Amino acid sequence: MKRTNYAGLIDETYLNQTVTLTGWVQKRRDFGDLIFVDLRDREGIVQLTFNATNADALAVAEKVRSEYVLKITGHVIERAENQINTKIKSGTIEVDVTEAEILSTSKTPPFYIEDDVNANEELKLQYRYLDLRRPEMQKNLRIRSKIMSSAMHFMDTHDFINIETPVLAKSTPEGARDYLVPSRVFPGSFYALPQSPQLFKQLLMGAGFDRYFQIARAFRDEDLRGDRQPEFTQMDVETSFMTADEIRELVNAWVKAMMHDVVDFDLDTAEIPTLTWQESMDRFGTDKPDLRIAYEIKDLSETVKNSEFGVFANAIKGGGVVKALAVPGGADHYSRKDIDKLTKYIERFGAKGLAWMKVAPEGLTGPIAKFFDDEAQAALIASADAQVGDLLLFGAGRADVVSATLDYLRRETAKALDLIDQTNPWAFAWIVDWPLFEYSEDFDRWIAAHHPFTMPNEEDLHYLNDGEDPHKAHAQSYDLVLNGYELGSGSIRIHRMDIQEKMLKALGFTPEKAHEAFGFLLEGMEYGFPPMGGIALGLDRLAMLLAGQENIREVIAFPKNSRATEPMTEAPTRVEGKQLNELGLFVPEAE
RNA sequence: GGUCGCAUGGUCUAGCUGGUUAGGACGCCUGCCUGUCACGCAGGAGAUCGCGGGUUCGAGCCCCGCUGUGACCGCCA
Repeated sequence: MKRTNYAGLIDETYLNQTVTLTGWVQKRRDFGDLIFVDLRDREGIVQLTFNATNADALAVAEKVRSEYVLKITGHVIERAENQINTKIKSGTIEVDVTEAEILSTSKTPPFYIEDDVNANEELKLQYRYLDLRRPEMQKNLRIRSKIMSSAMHFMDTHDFINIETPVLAKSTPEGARDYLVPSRVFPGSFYALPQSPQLFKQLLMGAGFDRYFQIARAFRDEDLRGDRQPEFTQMDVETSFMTADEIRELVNAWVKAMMHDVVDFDLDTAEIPTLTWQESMDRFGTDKPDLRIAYEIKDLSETVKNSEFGVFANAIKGGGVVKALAVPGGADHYSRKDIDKLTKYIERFGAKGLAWMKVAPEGLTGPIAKFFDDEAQAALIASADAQVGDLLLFGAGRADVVSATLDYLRRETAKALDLIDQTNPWAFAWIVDWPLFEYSEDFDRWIAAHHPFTMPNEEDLHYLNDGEDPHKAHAQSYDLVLNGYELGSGSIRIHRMDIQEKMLKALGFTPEKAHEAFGFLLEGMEYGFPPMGGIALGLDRLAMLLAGQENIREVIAFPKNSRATEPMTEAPTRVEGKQLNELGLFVPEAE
């Protein structure tokens, strides 16, 4: 069975030709002895006409329904003058069918196969193969494919070697929870699915490959978000003998090529700002700022430290900060009720409340304005860089809680007031000079901010020496951010055994424990590892952004829902006792 | 581990203070329709109101529990 063409590609150039087409019935319009059928394939839609001249074909057309699969043969004819439809691509022609055959019948689909379908997300995931028929889903996955092609081409033409690393790997501490795979031949032992090919790429540099990449799958057992899946795809890159700046230039070059290849956008990478981690946290409250939003967080701690408003004064006395966000035009947009909703929402960041005021021509209004005399009000307005008409939102307390709260409020208010700059659709940024460590309250100890193999800044190396405070060190690390999402994270890695041992010690590893977990890497470093660095770029998230989607599931063929279950296959499921026995595993009966 | 929201024919929904044969749109079925491309006209079928318990003379609506689900915090090499 052959088709001569894709249905959606039939246009004027095929006039007076006989074509054979296959595809799905999008729509059927029955006029008695005249029937129209819109035939759809991955390239688009063409209109078929059936009439009494071909009685057998017409009889087939009488039977078809939505999503039936058809094969037809017919002549491409011109539409009559008054029949031309300029709204569709093939509006000047139609196919007059002479032969028709139903290849598959179909039940009525649970939702209509079209764009902007208003069906429940779970239903769409359950019938994902139908959801994927929708033109926008086809477009999304084609964008994803283009990104990967662009990456492959760029890397190939820049002397990178595509090397696969193991998927059945060793579990190592730090990082997210592993997905474990039990070994059948070594009962009681487990592989871990890799969270990243981190150690392997360092070993490949040790092997002398100099330029490695792969489009790798990674697996992390963590609760999902709108931009996160338990299995995901990243472009994993490692280089030898390159500085952090050189690696970032390389990534800029790929980003420029990719934006051209995929969305036909001429990106000027010289315009991509570089922010230090500290600057990003100070100005935006986050290490992944959305730079399409103009207004920023202002530190008012100095301005209000002697304030009569106890919440502010006490916050500072307790070692915290007071910061504010001036939302342009927010005074009119937000009612007391709206602000109460925001107040309720930010509880989840640890905020105890939301102090706010509006900027009126005569001064500040709102529940806490009475604590500030005219002079104090003027100082507030100046410090917050506020204008008449703005809504002032304050954070007071621990710096991390204030940052998280105001970051959220900045994004949320920008979205609500349509203050995201649409003329700057692709707001890239580099975030550099990260702290080497961050404190984990869960573990009650310092952990690596990126990963345990990150090289400190040259001038901070001394902090790893005995008697110094390692937690003051900053790292040769860099994140690439786009529109408020982290696209990628990279760093210069430690290539020397002595520095690595100090780093692990600072993380609380004993030499024994360090060798147990990372012995193969540490031993490798004793055999002349080169200076090295790289980055891993999340391609799912990139595809989500370039496709204009707000959830990462829209660019993955068969994603998991927010509880990491897959409604179509219902994975994960129980397995048979025999399978468990072979692995030396026992699972008690539930309840 | 935690917070907030949601659950009504196949799909999307209406159903404000408890009292309706649970309404509408789309879809589906039947008949008619030679120019539609969101076709049209006439007629028809279709809902355990997620599940269990409670309050009440009476529950889609109120209360409790469970289940499913969305977003998020914690978590994220």
